[in-house]
Amino acid sequence: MFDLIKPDIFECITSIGVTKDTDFSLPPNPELGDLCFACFELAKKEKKDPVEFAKEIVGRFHFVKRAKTDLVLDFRASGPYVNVILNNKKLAEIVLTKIDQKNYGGNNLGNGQKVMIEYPSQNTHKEFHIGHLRNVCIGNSLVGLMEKSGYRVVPVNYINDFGSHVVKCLWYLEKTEDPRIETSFLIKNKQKWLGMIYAEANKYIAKHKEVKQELVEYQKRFEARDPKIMKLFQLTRQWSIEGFNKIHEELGVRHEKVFFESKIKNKGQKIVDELLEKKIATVGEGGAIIIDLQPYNLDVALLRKSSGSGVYLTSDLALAKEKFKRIKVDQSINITGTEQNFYFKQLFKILELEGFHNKMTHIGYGLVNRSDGKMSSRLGNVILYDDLKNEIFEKLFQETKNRHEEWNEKKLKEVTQILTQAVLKFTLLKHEAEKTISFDIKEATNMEGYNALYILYTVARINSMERKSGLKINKKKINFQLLDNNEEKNLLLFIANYSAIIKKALANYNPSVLVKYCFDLSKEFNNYYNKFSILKNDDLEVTKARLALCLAVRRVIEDALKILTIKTVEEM
RNA sequence: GUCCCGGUAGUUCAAUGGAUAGAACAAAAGCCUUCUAAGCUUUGGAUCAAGGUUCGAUUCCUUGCCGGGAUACCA
Repeated sequence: MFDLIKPDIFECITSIGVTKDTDFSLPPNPELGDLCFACFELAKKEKKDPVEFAKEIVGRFHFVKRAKTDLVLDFRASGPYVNVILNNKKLAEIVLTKIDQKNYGGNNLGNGQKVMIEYPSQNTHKEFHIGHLRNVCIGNSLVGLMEKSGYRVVPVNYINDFGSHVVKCLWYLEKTEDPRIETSFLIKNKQKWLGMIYAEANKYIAKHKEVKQELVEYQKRFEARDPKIMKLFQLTRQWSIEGFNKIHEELGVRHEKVFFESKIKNKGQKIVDELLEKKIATVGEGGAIIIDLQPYNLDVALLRKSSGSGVYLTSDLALAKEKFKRIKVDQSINITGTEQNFYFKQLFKILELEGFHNKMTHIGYGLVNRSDGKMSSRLGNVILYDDLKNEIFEKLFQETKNRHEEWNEKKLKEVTQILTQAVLKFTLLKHEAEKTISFDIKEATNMEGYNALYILYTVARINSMERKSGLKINKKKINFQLLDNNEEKNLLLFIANYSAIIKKALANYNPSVLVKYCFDLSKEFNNYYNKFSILKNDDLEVTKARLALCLAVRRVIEDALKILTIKTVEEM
C-alpha cells in the first residue's frame, strides 16, 4: 500500500533491517502514528521475538536518523508493530507534486500486451436486463483497469443471433401471426418488445410441451437458412442489434469488433467433424456428438444435438479460433455470469485437447437477483435496464429541477442523464464482482448513502470552491507546511494509496474495490470540508494550500471514475 | 448423488492470517444569518455451529446445518 510515498520512506530507512517488500498500512488508531508495519515476518527472518525486534528497529532508526526534512520523522514501537510518524510538509509536497505525473496511479504490469476482452455477449431476440448491465459495468471497468495498467485492450462483442432462443422467438411470431410485425414502425423500442415476445414464447412452450418436435424441425430449417424464415430473422435481428448499439453507446462501451454466431456456427460444426475424425469426440445417445471429459473431472460435454443442430459450445469452439485469427492479441478474456464457470472449463479443456494453446481466461460475475426472489423471464419479473434507467432518471430530474430552477430543460436533462448513468453503474459495481447481488429497487433509487451521487456531489463541491476562489493554483508557490492537521494528512495518505487500489482491483478482477475507494475518499473529504474552512479563511496562503489539496482529491476521484466509465458534473 | 460459490448488525455489503470486525440503509437525537444539507455529528446493534492449524482465525483445513449455481440435447 501507499506506493506513491514508499520510495521516499525507504530512502529514510535504509539498512536498518526493514526489507523493501515490507508493506505499510494504517494504524488502528491515528494517535499511534501515520503508518505502520508489522514485524512478524521480519523478526522471523532474524529469528527474533517480534516485540523485541520492533524495539530494535526503532533503536536502529534513531541511530541512523537523518535530517528533519526527511519524510519519516520518527519510528515508535508498539508491541510487535512499528508505527511511523511522517513529516506533514514533506508528505504534502511529495503527494501534491507527484499527482501531476502522467498516468498517475497507473502501472505497467501489462507491458504493452494486447488483450481482447469479450463482453457482454448478449443474445438477440432477448431482453436487456440488469444482469446484462452488470456485465457491461464490469467489462467497462476491466477495460479501464487494464489500460491503466499498461495493456493494449481490444474490447469485442459476440452476439448470439443463431441459437435456439432465436428459433423459439421466430417460431412463436410466425405461429401466432403476430399482427404487430406488420405495423412494427409503431413500436417505440423494438429490441425491448422482441424480448417480451421471447418471454411469451417461452411461457407458451412450457405450457404446450407437444410443440417440442415442431421446434426441432424449425431449428433445422433455420440452420439450413430457409429463405422463408430468413426474412423475419434479418428484420428482427436488426431490431435487437440496433437496440443493443444504443444501449452500448449510452453506457460508454466501445467495441472494436463484433462477432456473430450466425457467421461462425458452420465453422464450429466443421470443428466438431474434425474432433470426431480425430476421435477426440464420440457419438453418444441418439447420434449426438459428445466429448468425454470425465478423466479431467469435467463430465461429458455436448457438441452437437442428435438432431444435428449446434449448441453454444459448437460455435464457441470456432469463436476462440476466429478471435486470434482476426486480431493478433496475446490473450483473450471472456466475461459472463458465474453459472457458466463450468461450461468455460469444459470449453478450454476441449480447445486444449485439440491443440489450441492461446491464453484464454474466463471471468465470472455473480447473478443479479431481486431482493424479493429470483429474477426470471418465465416469471416475468426481470428488471429491465430501460425501466430502471427511466425510473432513476425521473426521480433525479425532479430533484435537480427543484435545486436549479434557473436551469433550462436541456441542461437539466444533460445533467440528469450523467447522474442517472453514474447511479446505475455504481449500483451494479459496488458489490464484489463474483458475488451474487440482491438487487433492491428502493435502495437503488435512494439518493443517500453508498451511492454515486455522494461522490459526484463531492466533486461538484470542489468545482464550486474552485470557481468561487478565482484562484489559479501554482504548486511551486504552495506552502506545504500549512497542511498540517490530521484530516489533511488522511487525505494525502488516501491519495498516496490510489495506485495500490488499482492493482488490487485488477488482480481480483473486482472493480468494487475502486468504487469503495472513491466513496471512502469522498467521505474523508466531506468530513474535512465540514471541519475546516477552505475559502473563508484569514490567510490566503492557507486557502491556496487547502485548495491545492482539494483539487488533488478531485483529480484522483475523477481519474478513478473515468476507469469505471462514470462521468462527473460541474454542478448538481 | 457429484462439483463450484456463499453464510458477518434488523437489511444490503466491507475487512492480502494481524492491534478495538468497518460502511450504507433502516431506527433515535442534533447541525443551514458560514465554501452546494444529494452534506456533517452523536447513539444503539453482528462473525451459522462444532472441532483443528497458528503467537494470533471473519479469513486457512475438516465435519455438520442452511442458501444459490452447475451437472449432454436450457441459454
